[in-house]
Amino acid sequence: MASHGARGRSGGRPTLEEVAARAGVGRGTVSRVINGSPRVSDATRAAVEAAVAELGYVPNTAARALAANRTDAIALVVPEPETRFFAEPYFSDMLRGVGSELSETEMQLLLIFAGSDRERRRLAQYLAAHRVDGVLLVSVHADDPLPDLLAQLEIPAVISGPRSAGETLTSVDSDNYGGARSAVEHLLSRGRTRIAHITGRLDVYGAKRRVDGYRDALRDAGREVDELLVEPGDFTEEGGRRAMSVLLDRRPDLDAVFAGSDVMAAGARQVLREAGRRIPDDVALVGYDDSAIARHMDPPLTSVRQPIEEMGRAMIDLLLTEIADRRPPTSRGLERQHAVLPTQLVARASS
Amino acid sequence: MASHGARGRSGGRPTLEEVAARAGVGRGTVSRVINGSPRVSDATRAAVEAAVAELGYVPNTAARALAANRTDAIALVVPEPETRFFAEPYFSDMLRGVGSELSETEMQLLLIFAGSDRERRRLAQYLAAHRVDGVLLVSVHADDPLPDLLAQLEIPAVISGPRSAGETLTSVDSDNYGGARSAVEHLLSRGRTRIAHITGRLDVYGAKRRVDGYRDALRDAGREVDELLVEPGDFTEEGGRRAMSVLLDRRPDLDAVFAGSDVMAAGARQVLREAGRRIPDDVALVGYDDSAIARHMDPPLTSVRQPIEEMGRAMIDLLLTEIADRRPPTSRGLERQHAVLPTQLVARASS
DNA sequence: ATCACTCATGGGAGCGCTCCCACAGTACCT
DNA sequence: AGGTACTGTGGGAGCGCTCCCATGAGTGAT
Repeated sequence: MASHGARGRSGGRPTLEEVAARAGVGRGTVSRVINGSPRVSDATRAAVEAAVAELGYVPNTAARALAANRTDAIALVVPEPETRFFAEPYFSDMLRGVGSELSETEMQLLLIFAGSDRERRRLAQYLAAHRVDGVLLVSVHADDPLPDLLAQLEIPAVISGPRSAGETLTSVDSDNYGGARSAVEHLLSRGRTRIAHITGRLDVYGAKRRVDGYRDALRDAGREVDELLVEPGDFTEEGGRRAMSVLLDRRPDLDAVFAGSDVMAAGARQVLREAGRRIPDDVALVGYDDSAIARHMDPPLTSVRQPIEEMGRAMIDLLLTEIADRRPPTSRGLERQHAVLPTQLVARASS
Repeated sequence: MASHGARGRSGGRPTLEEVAARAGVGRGTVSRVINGSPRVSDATRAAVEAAVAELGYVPNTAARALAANRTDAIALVVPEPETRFFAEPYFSDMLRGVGSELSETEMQLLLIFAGSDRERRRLAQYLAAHRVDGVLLVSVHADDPLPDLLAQLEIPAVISGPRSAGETLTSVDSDNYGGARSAVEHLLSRGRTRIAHITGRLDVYGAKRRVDGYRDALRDAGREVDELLVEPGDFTEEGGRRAMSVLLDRRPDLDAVFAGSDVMAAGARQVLREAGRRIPDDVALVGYDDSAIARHMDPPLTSVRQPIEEMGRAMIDLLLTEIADRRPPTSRGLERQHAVLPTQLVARASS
């Protein structure tokens, strides 16, 4: 690929020292050139760069890591079994955003699954050994000890989807509140008046925010919130079915359903069909996530899209800043950042 | 998680030296204990282990890598864009096998995509820097320069699906020849006599082997191979459709089709339907890969399953051996290994 | 010409390990 | 008793970098 020149003349790979000798300069100067320091004259820089090219010099990462006490690597930690990782487009979108943003840098991305207890112990060791400069945490459950471990080890970290309003780690999230509002406002604008909500698992902060958005949108439109129209689900299809049955029982006259996820909307749709309700004629349906399910549903499902790829990019940005500062902001008396990215309603035939 | 004891007493993480002092032994002895050398007395080992636990000592990977000239990491290189990686179950199965086998060891797995030119250049740098002890190469095209780069850099590597009969890298493959044979023998045993074959891309070695298996199975059953019944496809659905049309044109009396992949079988099925042939009554259909498509096809497709997860495990085994030997076998006058794992015919309603 | 400062540069020290040689101690043979 | 062979152990050397201090050359003000 590159021209290698005198590679391996003296056995192994060329070292900084050899490059220095070849360029007729000192070790420090070569190091400065390699690391892009401005304190090098143009002539010297050119000479060093020539020597680097001739020898096919590539820095030894281990030596650099040892001397500089950094690894130039960050981990994307997925506290889920691998199967979910592959099953849900969320992760591949996230990975794409992270990867694209990271390709601008010299940083290496490690993908680490921590679904099983065993994998978690491994991860703990890994972090204790400081084998990465920072950590990206996606899909974290409310009671997960990982964020606290990270904080304790003072490892820079960014979490996607804060665990609560008082999240201690730097976080990136989409606007769950605003997304839910836009869904409800959309239904109101379509003339629906009895709008039900199937919530996500309420121990997930984002799901709670969606409920808040649902409530406030109704209130701001001058409607009272009918608690009989709110039923908790658990993000699964079965949960969506169950909740829909309950809702139909309690309020047979409902004319719209806002589900906290597309998967739950799919479950709700089945129950509505079985009950003889037409979508959207009798009951309008709106989901959340704008996943593949939404596009392929019959009828296609109106849904709220989260900018997942962009969230990945934002996470990297925040993390790199934190790493550059060499430590978490809180240990320097600074505020943690909490980025919130806008969502977008994608209207389709179901509403 | 673990008990940390005196972590950070003197600022940073404890070093080997500190553990040695605490245990009242020399640096070398601690190193031996850490690395599981047998040349340590039981009493000394116990003392060192106690000191390690008390101090919460975790070895510094960078220092170890520098001193020992190894990284304890291997890369799984996917020469495809990420999208394909997530789309095809092949990769997740492979990753599962690799991961499970690797979790027995201290090795770290890196997932590296090399779909774009840019990513490839990065990878070349990465390999030149010897940042991994070995490489797993999956899904390599015939003209890919990567295997040669690996050989030239003398980096231990194992490839899944050899590029040819004379593959220079250690390889793991499934028994394409035997798999094809079993498919054809199955059709023969069902009384089919005019069995067509839609091949895969013939610049893919595995596809060629399947053609060989098809031919030999017919010959060994005492039939002559009718070349008009063999038509090349390209692994795509469209290619399957095209090949099927050609075959139906040439041999309207065919009574079975063995497709070189499930996706091509799906294409063939469409054309057969349009031509008014019933499956399996008029024409029996067999695919290859036993992918999700096969199970969900109407009728469910008989297909040849490859033990992908097991292949992943086998790749790791071979790679670890090669790494332990510190260099590729060929540079030591030894033969490359080529493991071939058995396939299995999964009979369903289509045949 | 002198001083004060800046800038490019060389190279020592040190990061935390592994490798290996030297050495003492013990055991078993002549 | 002397030799030989091991076994467990300590610690020097060195892996290839970065960091930082010292140095000398260059610049401009006095």
